[in-house]
Amino acid sequence: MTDLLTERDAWSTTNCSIARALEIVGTKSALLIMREAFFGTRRFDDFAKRVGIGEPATSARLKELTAAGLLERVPYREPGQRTRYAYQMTEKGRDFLPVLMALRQWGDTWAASEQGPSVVVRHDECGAPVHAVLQCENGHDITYGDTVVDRGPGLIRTSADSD
Amino acid sequence: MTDLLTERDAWSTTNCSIARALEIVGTKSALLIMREAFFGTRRFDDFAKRVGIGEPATSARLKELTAAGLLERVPYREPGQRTRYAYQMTEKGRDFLPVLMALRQWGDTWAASEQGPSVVVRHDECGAPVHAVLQCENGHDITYGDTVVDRGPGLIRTSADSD
DNA sequence: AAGCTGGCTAATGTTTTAAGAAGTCAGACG
DNA sequence: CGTCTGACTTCTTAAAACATTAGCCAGCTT
Repeated sequence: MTDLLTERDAWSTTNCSIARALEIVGTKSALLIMREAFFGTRRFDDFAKRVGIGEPATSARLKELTAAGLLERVPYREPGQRTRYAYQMTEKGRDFLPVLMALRQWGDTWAASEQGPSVVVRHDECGAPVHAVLQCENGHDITYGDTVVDRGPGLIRTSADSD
Repeated sequence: MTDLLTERDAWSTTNCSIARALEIVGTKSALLIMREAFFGTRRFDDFAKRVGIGEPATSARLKELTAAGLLERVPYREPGQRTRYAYQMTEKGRDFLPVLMALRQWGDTWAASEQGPSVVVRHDECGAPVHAVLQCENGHDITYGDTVVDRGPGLIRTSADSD
C-alpha cells in the first residue's frame, strides 16, 4: 500500500463507494437476506425462517432492498393457488454476488467450524469451487501488497485542510 | 442457480460462513474501519476522524477487530516521541481485502455519485484498476447463472425436517 | 359463507450501535 | 514540576435494529 496517508487528510470520506454501499446493505439482516436470495429463497416467510429474523425485520429489509433495486416484487401464481408475490433478484442484486462470495470465502478460511464450510458454491460446468479473486484489468492476480490507492474523479477535496 | 430450495429446508443456516463472518465484521463501523486500515490508517484518532465515528465506537470496534485477529496493536516510537500503539493489519485482516474490493466495486457501479468513484485502487506494477472477480478453481470466469450451491462438509442436517 | 393459509402490518419492548461531552493517564517538553 | 498532547475510557443519552406477540386481509378450499 502507499503512504498516501498525509494526502488522505485532504480527502473526504463521505463520498466513499463502500460507505454508500453500506447505506443500502449495511446490516446483517440485509446481507443475510441477499445470501438467501442467492440460495434461491423467494418468499417472505422463507426469508424470515431461513435468515432467522422476525417478520417485521424481514418486512423492513425486503422493502429497503426492493426500494434500492436489488430485489423486485413480482406476482406469481401456482396452479390452484391465488396470486402471490416473490422477491426476485434484479441485475443490481445479482451483481452483488462477489461481495457475498468474498465474505463466504473469508468466513470459510478464518471463521469456519471445525467440520468445514456448510455450503460450497461450484461452477456448474466443471464442478470446481468458486471464489472471489482480485485481478487488475490486465488480468494480473492481485494481493494486498500489489495495490496503490489513487484519487478518483469523484473525489471531493476539502480545500487543503479546512476540517 | 439450482432449485435446491426444498433441500435447503433440511439445512441449518446457523453454520453459515457468511453469518460467522458477519459476527465479526457485521457493523458498518467495523467495515469502514477495515477500509481505513487498508487505506493505511494506523492510529486511533485517525480511525475515528476518517471513519467519521465517535471515540467510544472507535474504541469498541478496534478492540473487537483486534480480539478477532484482523488487526494487531503494536507499539511504535517516533524519535523524540513516547511509545505509541498502532493498529496494523494481520494476515487475517489482509485476507479481507476481497470483501472490501467487491463492496467498493458494487458501490462504484450501483451507488456512486455522478462524478464517479472518489478512490481508485490500481495494480502497482501496471497501473490498471483492480476489481474482484469470481472464478472457479480451474480459472473459468463465473457469473450468477454459472453457480451451483452444494452441501459442504460442515453442513448440519436437521434430521430431515424437525425444524 | 366460513375457515384456513400465506403474507404481511402494528404495537411494544429490548438490545445493539453510536454520538457527545468529559475525564484519565502516560510521558515528552519547557 | 506543571503543561500539553495523543490515546484512550467513562459516563449519559439517542437512534437504529430486532424480537415477540398479535392481528389483518385476500382469496382458495369446503
